Amino acid sequence: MTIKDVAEYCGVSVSTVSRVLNDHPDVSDAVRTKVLEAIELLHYVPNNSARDLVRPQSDAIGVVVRGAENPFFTGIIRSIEQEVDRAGCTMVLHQIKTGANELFAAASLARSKRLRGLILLGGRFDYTPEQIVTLQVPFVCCTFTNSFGTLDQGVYSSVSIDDRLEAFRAVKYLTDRGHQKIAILLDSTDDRSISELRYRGYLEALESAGIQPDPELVEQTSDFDMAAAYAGVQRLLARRQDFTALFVIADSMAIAAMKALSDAGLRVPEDCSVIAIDGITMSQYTIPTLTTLIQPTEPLGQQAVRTLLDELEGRGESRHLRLETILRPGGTVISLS
Amino acid sequence: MTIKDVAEYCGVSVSTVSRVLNDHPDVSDAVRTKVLEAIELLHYVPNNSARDLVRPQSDAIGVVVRGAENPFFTGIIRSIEQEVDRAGCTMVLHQIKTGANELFAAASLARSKRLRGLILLGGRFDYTPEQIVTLQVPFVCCTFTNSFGTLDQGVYSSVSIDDRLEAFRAVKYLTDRGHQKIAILLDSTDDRSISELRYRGYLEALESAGIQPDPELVEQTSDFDMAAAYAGVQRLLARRQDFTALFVIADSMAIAAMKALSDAGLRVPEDCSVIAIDGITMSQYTIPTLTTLIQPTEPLGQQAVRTLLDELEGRGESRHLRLETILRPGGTVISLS
DNA sequence: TTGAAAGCGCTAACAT
DNA sequence: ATGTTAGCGCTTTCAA
Repeated sequence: MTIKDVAEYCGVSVSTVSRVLNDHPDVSDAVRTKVLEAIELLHYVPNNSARDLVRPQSDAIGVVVRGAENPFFTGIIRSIEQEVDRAGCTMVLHQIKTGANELFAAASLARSKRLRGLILLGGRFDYTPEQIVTLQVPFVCCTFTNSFGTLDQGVYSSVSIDDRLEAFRAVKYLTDRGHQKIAILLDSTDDRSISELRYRGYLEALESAGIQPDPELVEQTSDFDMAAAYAGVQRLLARRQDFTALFVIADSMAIAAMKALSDAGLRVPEDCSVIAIDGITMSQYTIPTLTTLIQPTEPLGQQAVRTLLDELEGRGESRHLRLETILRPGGTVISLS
Repeated sequence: MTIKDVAEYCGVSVSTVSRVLNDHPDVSDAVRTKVLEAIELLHYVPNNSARDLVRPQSDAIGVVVRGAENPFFTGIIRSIEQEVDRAGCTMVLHQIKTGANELFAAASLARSKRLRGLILLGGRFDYTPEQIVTLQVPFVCCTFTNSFGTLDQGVYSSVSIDDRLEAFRAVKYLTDRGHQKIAILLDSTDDRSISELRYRGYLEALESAGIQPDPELVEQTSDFDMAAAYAGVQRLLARRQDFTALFVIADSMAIAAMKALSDAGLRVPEDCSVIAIDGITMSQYTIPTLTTLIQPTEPLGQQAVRTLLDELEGRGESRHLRLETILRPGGTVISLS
């Protein structure tokens, strides 16, 4: 079933069918109706490969997600998809493992699918100009930015929260409530990624509260998943029990951490307060509700798409948006004073 | 950067480059090496649209997911992707809303991407032969089967658990422990979908235990999400407080249900036992750990892909596989005796 | 072992 | 307003 079949069925030429398909004006109403009916009747669906092949550029926006097992991303992806659809474009999703090289994946995707632009979700922060040139299409980093790389601000866009600052706020929320011995659970302190930034915010908050950081209260997990987070807290507890609060860099990890605390006989928040960053749906249903800084999922995805489209259509330069989180005071933090 | 550029750069014809690209035998080692180097050097990536256009059929397997917000699916999708990759094929993922028509979406996808076959995840159970013909490629239903439709078993395959039976097991687990007043939280009792099947299993378990079903203990949510589940339990509690156990048809809904119980001052399991079906990662980290029947995520996805590939390559007829869940005794069910 | 050329389904210039 | 046609990048006969 091709455009040719539809054309023959209607007794018109393929170009006429093509015009109808692409909403071109120069078609008489009678013919348009007839073609539309035939399309319906014959269950004709255009072959996208053929369209993409011939069009100067496709309508495809690529989204490369690193670590899609993180439930935090699913909301953003949905909001990206919505916004992409609204713009009449197609979203091409590509999920890669946390360890994989998203730039390579993105470059392959961009070329093989002739993407107009790219949105990178949950990537690293240390791109170099040499790596970037392989991409060849405009891209925007969503939920992260190039804090550690040597990239010129002008060559790309980003939409994210200020991870360092928000981590600072989270930990300050604890110190403001009298906590002094504050442990942190993170992925890695030197992965040039979100984990490292949030770790810095943690250190700065301690410093600004006049608290000496204690390396023994820093626990790094082997992986970004719940099992690793659970094990991490177990190691932490085996070493030290004297902290009154725990800052976890992500909600999903925090939920596993609370379980580990509970299994060790510690009550949250009476024995240990917990605060995190992200605001995934699930964190609202823990008992007690997790105190967390909620990332503006919807706007994050929406702005990422708009920024990209603006750039694509020459409506604007590259931008770097920093959105703010909203604190949800749950029941996992108590005041010591 | 096209195949032509590579050919010119190497001083060979495009067909030779194409042969190298597709691992055809008839290429001298010298030429093969030269071409491979050029590809590397020029950062050449084949244009998939062009490939798909010309190949008799693509290597793409479509996966249509209805209700991707359900965390239970993410594991299956991952396992499907793995298995598809292993077979040297490409997975094309398409997510649609719970309310959407997955058959229509699947048909469009199949044609526009020239799919070899389809895997449907989380669909309905009442397809008719007329709807099926629009699909035109082999398909397998994963996590569900056509219990309510008029489809001939031979025209499609399915890989799922026996929802009715597993629900029966879950509720029997409660009656075996002395529970008589057992409430159920589900999506809908007549949506011709998983919810309805599990509801039947619930009724049968009650009957086999000699318990009279009580319509007031049946609570239907307005939507398949956590907020709706929470609200559902609130309505249930406003009506009745005398049930000693609650069967929830999905883990994610059960987690929200437990929160609602807790917020109403009821303790799980002392005041109300809870059991569910699914076995999502998160349910392991609730406090206490959710007692649930774990679906074999990995095999479910794997078998779905293998079944499809076997059919595609003529290695087998359509099959209908029923896998079994594994009970994880958590801490949310107590014995009344 | 290699090259020339046809054609996949579609769009868009150009012609009518 | 409609038809004719070139060509997008690639694979695959067929010929050499």
